[in-house]
Amino acid sequence: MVRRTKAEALETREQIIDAAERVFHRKGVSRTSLNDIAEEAGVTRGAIYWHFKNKHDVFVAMTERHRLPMESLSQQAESPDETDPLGKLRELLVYVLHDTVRDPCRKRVFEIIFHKCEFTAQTDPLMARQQETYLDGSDKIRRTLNNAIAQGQLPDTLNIERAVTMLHVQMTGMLYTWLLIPDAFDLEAEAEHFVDCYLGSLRECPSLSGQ
Amino acid sequence: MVRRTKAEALETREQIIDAAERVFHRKGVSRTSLNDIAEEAGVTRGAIYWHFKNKHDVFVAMTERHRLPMESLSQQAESPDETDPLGKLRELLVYVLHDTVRDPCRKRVFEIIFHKCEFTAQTDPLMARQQETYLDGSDKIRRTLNNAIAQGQLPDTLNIERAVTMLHVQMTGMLYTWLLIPDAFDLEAEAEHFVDCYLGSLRECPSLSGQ
DNA sequence: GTATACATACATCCAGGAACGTATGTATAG
DNA sequence: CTATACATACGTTCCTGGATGTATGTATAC
Repeated sequence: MVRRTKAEALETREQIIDAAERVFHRKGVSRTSLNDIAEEAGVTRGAIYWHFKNKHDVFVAMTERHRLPMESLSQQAESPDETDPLGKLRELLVYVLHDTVRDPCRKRVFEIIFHKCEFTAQTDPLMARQQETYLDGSDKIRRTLNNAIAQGQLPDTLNIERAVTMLHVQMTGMLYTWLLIPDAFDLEAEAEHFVDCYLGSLRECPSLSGQ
Repeated sequence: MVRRTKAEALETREQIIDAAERVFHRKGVSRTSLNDIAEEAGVTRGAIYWHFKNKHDVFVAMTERHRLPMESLSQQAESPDETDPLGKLRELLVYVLHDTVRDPCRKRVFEIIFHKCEFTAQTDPLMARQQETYLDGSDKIRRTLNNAIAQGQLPDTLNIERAVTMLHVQMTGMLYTWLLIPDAFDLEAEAEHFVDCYLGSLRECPSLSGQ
């Protein structure tokens, strides 16, 4: 309605992002208009244009809101002081999978990114961040695996690059598949098994050694 | 200008699908208009509306064209007469990965499905076919794995459902990741290693046994 | 402490442009 | 001659971005 205080304005901003999250999830990003978001948020398009440049800007803000908590989370396992890096990694992976089942908000954002938005040359900045996120994640995993080798938890013949890729592939594939077809398998119940299977192959699989 | 015979009309139809494939890949499905497709195909929107109901119909036709060859391909491994079902499965998996790298057409379609289209409640029929494809694939894999057990290539303690899911997850994750970030890893070179790693875990991983 | 000056946080309005679907025209095949 | 295989033309519906309006917060001067 009328001019708010800074705190209230920030709340409005959050409400817009919340609304966007819901509408994106319902209609897909490209089929969502700023009008849809405005209606859902109980404001007008004017408000959205005040806080954001355009729809793409809203989308980026939405992803950003979920990126930071994820980042900080993974910092535990990669500390060189950690005596059980593999255990921490296991914990982290299982947590992310479980949390995706339990936290509807996280689930929604993952669903949007995996199945309800399009990456094209026009969304280049998005692609760039996605790649950035991938590389950052790879670094963290790499450090963690190196720590695990140093602690004698993994064989030093391990092909680290291949192991890093494998982890990305597994996690991505699991979330992608389960979010597309939730009935395909019980993610919450199976999460530990799948993670253990990955960790087991790190120790034993000859295809993950050498070269 | 005007196509006359039935054969020529069918050719026009194919050209429209070809064009759609290219434009979908370039701009993303939702950002492509029928006009874009028409221009790329060298026809007018009228021609598209003659052959297809709307854009969604074009999209479905495009996916359909690539679905059938895939289906027939996988029939070899699941025959109960096959003496080396695991070998055939390995061959098939490696082939699909390699072919995705080599055949730009297949690559394009995969890229569109993974990264350049949105699944929503409105695209319900699409979701339904996607699920159908998943279930069909699961059946085939299940049969193949059972054959492998019968042939003594895999332990009979194998948790087949988990193994089936795992295979989907691995393949999906690999294609998804590589198509999004081709520089992440060398799919062509690594394909065999990854497949062998999966097959190895089927034989040895305790997390894939029992229950 | 209150009047002034300006920034902030929106709402409202307007013009322009796609994109879609349909209706209609037309030339050729059969 | 009739159905097919398109091209063309038209009306309608959204959606976007920006311009404009307006009421309130906030800092400063006195």
